[in-house]
Amino acid sequence: MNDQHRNGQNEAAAGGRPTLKTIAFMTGLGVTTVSRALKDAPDIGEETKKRVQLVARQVGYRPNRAGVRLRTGKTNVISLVLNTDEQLMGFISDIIYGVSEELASSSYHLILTPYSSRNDPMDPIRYVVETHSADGIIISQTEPNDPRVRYLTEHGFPFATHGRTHTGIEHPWHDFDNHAFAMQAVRALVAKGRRRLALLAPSPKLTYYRHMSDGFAEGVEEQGCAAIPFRDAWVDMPVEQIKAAATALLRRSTPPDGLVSGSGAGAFALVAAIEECGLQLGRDIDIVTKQSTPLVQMFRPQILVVNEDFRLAGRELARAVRASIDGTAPASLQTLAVPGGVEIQTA
Amino acid sequence: MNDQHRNGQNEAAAGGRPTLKTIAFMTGLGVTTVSRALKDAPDIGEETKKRVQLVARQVGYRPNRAGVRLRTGKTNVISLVLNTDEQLMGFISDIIYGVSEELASSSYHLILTPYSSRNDPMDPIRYVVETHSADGIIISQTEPNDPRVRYLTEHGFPFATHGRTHTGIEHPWHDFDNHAFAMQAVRALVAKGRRRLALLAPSPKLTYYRHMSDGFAEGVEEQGCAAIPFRDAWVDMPVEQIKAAATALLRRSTPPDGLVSGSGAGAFALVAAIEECGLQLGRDIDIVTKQSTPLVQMFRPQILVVNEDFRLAGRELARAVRASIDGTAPASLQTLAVPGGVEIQTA
DNA sequence: AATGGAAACTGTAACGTTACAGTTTTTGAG
DNA sequence: CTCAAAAACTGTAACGTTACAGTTTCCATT
Repeated sequence: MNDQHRNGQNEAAAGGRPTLKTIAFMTGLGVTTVSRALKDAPDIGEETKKRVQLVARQVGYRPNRAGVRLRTGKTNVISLVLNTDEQLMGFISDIIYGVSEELASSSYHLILTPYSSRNDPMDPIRYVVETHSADGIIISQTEPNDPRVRYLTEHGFPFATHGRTHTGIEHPWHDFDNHAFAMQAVRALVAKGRRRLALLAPSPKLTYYRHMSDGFAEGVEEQGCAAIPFRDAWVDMPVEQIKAAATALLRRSTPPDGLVSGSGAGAFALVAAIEECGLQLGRDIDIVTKQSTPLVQMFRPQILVVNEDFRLAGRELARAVRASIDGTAPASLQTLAVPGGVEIQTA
Repeated sequence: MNDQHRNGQNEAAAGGRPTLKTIAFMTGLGVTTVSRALKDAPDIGEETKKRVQLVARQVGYRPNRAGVRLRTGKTNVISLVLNTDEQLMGFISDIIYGVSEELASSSYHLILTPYSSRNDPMDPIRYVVETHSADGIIISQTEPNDPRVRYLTEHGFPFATHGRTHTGIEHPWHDFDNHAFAMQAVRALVAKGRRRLALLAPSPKLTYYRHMSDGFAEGVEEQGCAAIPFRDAWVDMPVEQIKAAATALLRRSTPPDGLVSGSGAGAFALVAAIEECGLQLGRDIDIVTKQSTPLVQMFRPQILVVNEDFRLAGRELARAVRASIDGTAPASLQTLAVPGGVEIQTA
């Protein structure tokens, strides 16, 4: 048995990846001491710490994640839960990049947990919690009364949502101020002389539908202009359908002369519809749209844009879950991105 | 000691997540037997297997990943290595979704390993291999003489690349036939009466630059038309820069009358440049572009498109790494997506 | 009745880590 | 010089799994 022990030490020192045992053998210390020295524990001598840390760096020691995870239960993983049905949700990659950026300097890995609308959105959440396959979860497509938020809160599982809820639960979130966006949009259109405005809103089941609709209504009220209902299209529909609905809207007896688009992709559909109806952007009608990449704007300089930074959203969400895992109170992990105002291209 | 053992069993049976010990306690069998019964080992009785599997299902047993990983070294993770500097690389999300789709029915989790061009692209690869944080790697942005492919092959680490290499190494890959795409594009433009063609190609450092350029050259040769060099812009530049370069190209004394775009985003820049120059798409000039979402086409129906399915790419890549992990020979894990031909919108 | 062997099952140890409960050494107060 | 206590360090066990080397049971053969 003693023999096996020594054998083990030799093996560790010789081949493969260094472990605590390797460093213990090299420094002549016990495995426990090495472990504690590397975490800067108070009951280890200063010189010993220095020595251990030096050797660890020299041999390129990296803690074995499986070992840590098995012993402590900490996975060092954050799960981003995504609906993979979405078409052309190009901004998702920006959120992912933002999250990655923020996690790069930490010990966390980013894992993607996909789900399809064909299944219960709760499935991936339950899976992560039940198998404890991550230390925290990031949720997108947040709904006003999101059951995932309830479930995670009840289970005391750290998470952050992209978008707020109306659950009355204090939880970590990051959101873009869509209320302010819509108001800014209405004001900009009115400043351009537009009086009959329509909004291409998000899907009514998502929280930010309310925010944007309310902001729009409030803007219209404030500016004393008319709101033309545009209820048969949402930003997350296929663009062809949006275009068709917008074309129908523009051919009504009292068409809008100002449009607000809740997404960059939606703006393409609106522009296409406008031009198909023989109207000219900037002369007959104006659009204010959110954009995350400068595609639309480069294409039709007349379009008015408000930038939404999804990388920032990703970073903020990652920061929030991380802090939540570390025990920070939810109330202080809520951030709202304020739109920078309507941009007019001066080309 | 015996006491502690029994205590352990009780705890397992009572609270928390079920383990092999829980099932062993419930069935009255040994932990080893349960483990082997669940993997359908030949030396376990049929009735016992049934019984164990029934109980396992009843209690919702899921093997603890950390335990398996620590014992066997198998991580059940596949790493997708991504360059996070890319702007508007919207198709990345489709690749991710494709990979997710394919992995959903397996035991694999998808982990994202990001890197920035500011660092060595080898860093994330070395990290994954050295810490064995995944069982396989998926690489994008493949280069002709990609050092990552060499490194992974030398280390016998399973991987698959999006795009081929010219390393002479037989490795798993999935690629879109950009040679065929470019030839189809040239033929379609010539069929429209265009004779002076220019290509907006990928970055010269990527493998598919050669494929597309060669296909374009071959098409031009075959059709006996002229190739106008367009060497100061690549598809992965910011769209504004592409637009500027394209505008300059169109204002030369001998401008092209047919354009081929290697990416959907590039097509927007080309259309913008064309219209800024007062030209009309379909009358003065034509474009053939790759597209992955129907944005451009809906917008300018005159544009000619060839569809590239990135979800398919993701699925194929996931299948390839998976098979590679299972020991399948690389030569049989190479798939080429053939472009479906140039589509003309008949609206 | 003895024996060989197949079938079915099990205990032990180990993967790498850390919590816990020590043990040894040093220091300082009396 | 004694002794208490602080400082520095260590061994053991356990997290959940599986490879390996048994052990027991039972049946067919001689």
